[in-house]
Amino acid sequence: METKPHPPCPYPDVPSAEKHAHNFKRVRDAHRREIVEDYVEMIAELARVQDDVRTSHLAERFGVSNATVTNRVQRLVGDGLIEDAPYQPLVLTEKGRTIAQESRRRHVLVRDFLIALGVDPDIAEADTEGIEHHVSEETLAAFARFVDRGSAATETTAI
Amino acid sequence: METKPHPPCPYPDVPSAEKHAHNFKRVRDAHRREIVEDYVEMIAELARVQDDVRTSHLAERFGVSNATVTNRVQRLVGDGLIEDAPYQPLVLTEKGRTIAQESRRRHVLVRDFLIALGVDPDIAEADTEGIEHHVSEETLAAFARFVDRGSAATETTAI
DNA sequence: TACAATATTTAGCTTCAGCTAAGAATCTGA
DNA sequence: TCAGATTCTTAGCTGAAGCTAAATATTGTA
Repeated sequence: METKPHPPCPYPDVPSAEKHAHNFKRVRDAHRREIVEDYVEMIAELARVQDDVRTSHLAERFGVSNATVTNRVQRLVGDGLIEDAPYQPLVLTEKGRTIAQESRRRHVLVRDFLIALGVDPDIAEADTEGIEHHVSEETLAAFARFVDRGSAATETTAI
Repeated sequence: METKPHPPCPYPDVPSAEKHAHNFKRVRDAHRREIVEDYVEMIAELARVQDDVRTSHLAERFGVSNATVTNRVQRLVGDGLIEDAPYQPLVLTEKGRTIAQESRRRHVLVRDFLIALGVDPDIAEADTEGIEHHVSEETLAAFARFVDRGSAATETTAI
């Protein structure tokens, strides 16, 4: 865990107030998008491996109550990401599928990057869940470069 | 880092419901800690470069209203992280300083890692704000290894 | 010293994500 | 087929994080 011989104090410059405020606003925005992305991503994910996706399945996967899922799902229906059909399996709209694919892309890339870096696959999967919503396209590109560089040598993949 | 050669589709296995639920709970826990860590980290950070740290300074830095900061600060006073003194500058308690140092350590490590990976320093700083609360110790250690490996060659540092 | 300007806090509102408990719909098997 | 079990939704609550507007403190200066 040693780093370069940096100056006596471990603190470089403080960002300007404007940059700080901008960065924190970005984080708050990401938090607002997070549930939406998690839900459509999970629906798409489960749809790959089972016939029906039900609110109860999401409740189990997210570790929350059925009522909570129903409420969130109703919002997503309102946003036009899930088709409206009470008591029926959850089906993504075209728009929902698009967001799910984009989220999935980020998820897989972040996870594969962490694994390529030497992180245990289970831990990589866990950390990815929190990280994926906060990684810019630029950083994602840097992750991709690193994974590509490594895969010249070894064939990676996991979880 | 080797695992089975998975099928053609870009999707490896789906985690078990238990793992999924556990991971999402971890993310929700991290979100709850996030404001606490951001506040004490910011107070410590500003205290390095200016005489007084005021609620108005935090409001400016976080891009929120003064009233919001006052409310959050009162909670942190209740948690024993900030000394109680209305209308006075904000001062961390011993406990608050400990959390601030730990948060700062993660922040600096994540940021330096992204920079070492080739991400633009401003973007690294922005992404770090969202990422830092979601990185496990294991992943942090992998980041540190990578930075150390690189710093044998180049002298990095930034923002 | 007292008044105006500035800084901080309080009051009261909104939205969001979670919960439990109870009611409504669906499914299943005797 | 219909009764019981299961699943899903509704109703109504809590707590967190944000807001604006109004009240209160502090500070600086005439």
